[in-house]
Amino acid sequence: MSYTIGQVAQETGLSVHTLRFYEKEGILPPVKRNESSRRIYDSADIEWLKFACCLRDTGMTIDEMKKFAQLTIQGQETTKERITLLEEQKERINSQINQLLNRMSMIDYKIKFYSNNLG
Amino acid sequence: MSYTIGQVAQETGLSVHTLRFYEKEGILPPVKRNESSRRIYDSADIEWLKFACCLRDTGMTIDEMKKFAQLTIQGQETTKERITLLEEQKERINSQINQLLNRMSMIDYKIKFYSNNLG
DNA sequence: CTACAACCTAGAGTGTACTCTAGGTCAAGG
DNA sequence: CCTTGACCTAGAGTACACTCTAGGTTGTAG
Repeated sequence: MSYTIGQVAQETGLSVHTLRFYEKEGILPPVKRNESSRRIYDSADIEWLKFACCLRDTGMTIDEMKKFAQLTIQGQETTKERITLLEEQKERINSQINQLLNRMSMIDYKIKFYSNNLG
Repeated sequence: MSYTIGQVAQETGLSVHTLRFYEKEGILPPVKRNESSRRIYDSADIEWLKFACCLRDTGMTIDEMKKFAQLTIQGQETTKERITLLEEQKERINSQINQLLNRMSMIDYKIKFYSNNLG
């Protein structure tokens, strides 16, 4: 199956603008075009975009996503390097979760303090 | 005890610029000054700043922090409202953690896929 | 055939949260 | 005295990640 940019926007939750922006930035391997230069996305593109969102949402910058995309384009010889990057990303996620849990207990403490003040 | 802006920067990890910025924005109740207009922070200011960082790091915007600060300045009559805001913030943290866990398993899945490709 | 929506490009503009600059004051050490 | 470093203000500049605009093309429905 193939999709227009509008359909991909629907499917991924990214705006049409952002899809073009991501392609220009090299976050997405160049998308195929039809005779009149319109983008034609396939399922692999959509999967890749969803995964890119996953990286972005866990704190990866556009530059890092770009690097990851370039490695993907280079093929199997970079698989190990990509695994390493993903392991690093997992570590970042773990830190984020731990930080959030710490912050959560600070907020709990504050709520308790306020509640005492109240009673 | 009282502290200069430089000491507070050290203690909170915020830059001197950011401390002045936060005050200008109303995130911090106005700080006392000495005869020559220099800021003098006390322990309560530092505690408040640390808590503000906690809110910021869990996704609260400057505008929301400002609102929270304004309520604090208004005194005990706003305690309930502040508790509500903090409960909402806890909910946000919970969503963030859940999202991170989901993203984590997507990344695990990708790593597994890459590893199969490798062997 | 024409209106309309969806698409195209290059490049400008926006929002958020800082971060820095210029030009000046102040207090302590040599 | 004079230099040095920490401080002051107002306001300009930056980084990031979009987001939008202007001006134009394409293709389908009425």
